[in-house]
Amino acid sequence: MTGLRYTEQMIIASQEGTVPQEGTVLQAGTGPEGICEVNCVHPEAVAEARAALPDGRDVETASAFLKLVADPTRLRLLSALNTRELCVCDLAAVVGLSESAVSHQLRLLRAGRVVAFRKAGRVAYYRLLDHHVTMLIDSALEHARE
Amino acid sequence: MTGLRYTEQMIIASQEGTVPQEGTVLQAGTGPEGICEVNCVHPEAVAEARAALPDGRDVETASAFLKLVADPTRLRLLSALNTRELCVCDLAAVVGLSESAVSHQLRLLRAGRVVAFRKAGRVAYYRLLDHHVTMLIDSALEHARE
DNA sequence: AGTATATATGAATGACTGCTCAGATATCAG
DNA sequence: CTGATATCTGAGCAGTCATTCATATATACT
Repeated sequence: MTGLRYTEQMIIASQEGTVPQEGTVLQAGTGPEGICEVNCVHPEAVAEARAALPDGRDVETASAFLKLVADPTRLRLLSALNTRELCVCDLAAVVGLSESAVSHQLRLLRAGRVVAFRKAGRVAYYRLLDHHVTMLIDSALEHARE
Repeated sequence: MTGLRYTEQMIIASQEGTVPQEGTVLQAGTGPEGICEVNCVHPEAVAEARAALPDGRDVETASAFLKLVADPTRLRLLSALNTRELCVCDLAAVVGLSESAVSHQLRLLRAGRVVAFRKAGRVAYYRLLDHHVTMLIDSALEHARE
């Protein structure tokens, strides 16, 4: 346990009924997965939180999804689509943006499976893909109004 | 109505039982608020969506809140805090990041009223502020696992 | 007092991203 | 076919942001 200096955290850990175990201590160094600089850590707490930590891919997926909704322009677009189906031109008019900009955003939203669209001739009508999105938008906006 | 060319959308609009009304048509030009390039818009649809559009400040607030949760690093931090209260050192160990980086992120989360903290001596213990955050994290991760 | 430690913060940098502009594709009207 | 229109897309620029490094503050121990 070179480089480890336990002072206070051992006391706290033992107060919590758990003695720090060497096996659970994360190693300092350059490991690609278990990297961690060790000094003041509560090993028991870290181990518990680590165990409950969601899969890396899921975090990335959830993050990507939330990022799509988090942008103010896209949130406005989605709010508009929350009321009814709309074409690109309408969306541009509603949010006061160029049609090109709207199209770019819709492309992202489509790739992220947030919106769906149907084509009637030259006109593309967009709508929210499922009501998960609707719920998220509503709850986020409600949270904002508090 | 200079510059307006209605072709198909009048038909669609009338199919939906509503005739486009000139009064609701948005004006082209350089107005600071009601800017909109008019060409293929369905005036009725735009008016309806515009009316239902949430307040600009609320959109901005909700967007800022979602942005805080949308970042993968912060989402990991929040997931860790979702299990239990943790200090900065522990959080750094859990997500495998420098304590400085974690502190910077926690600062943002604190400013956005997403997390709260208590200080015990030198150690700062962070926790999620309310269960709105907990619910959002869980639902976003569940959405990702589908 | 002085030293060590836990966290906070300012500056700098590299990466990402949203918009504009120009051009491409596709569909409709004549 | 030709011209007009609705949407899409690639390149480039400007603004944002997450990390690192160095340093500052604050608390505990001796």
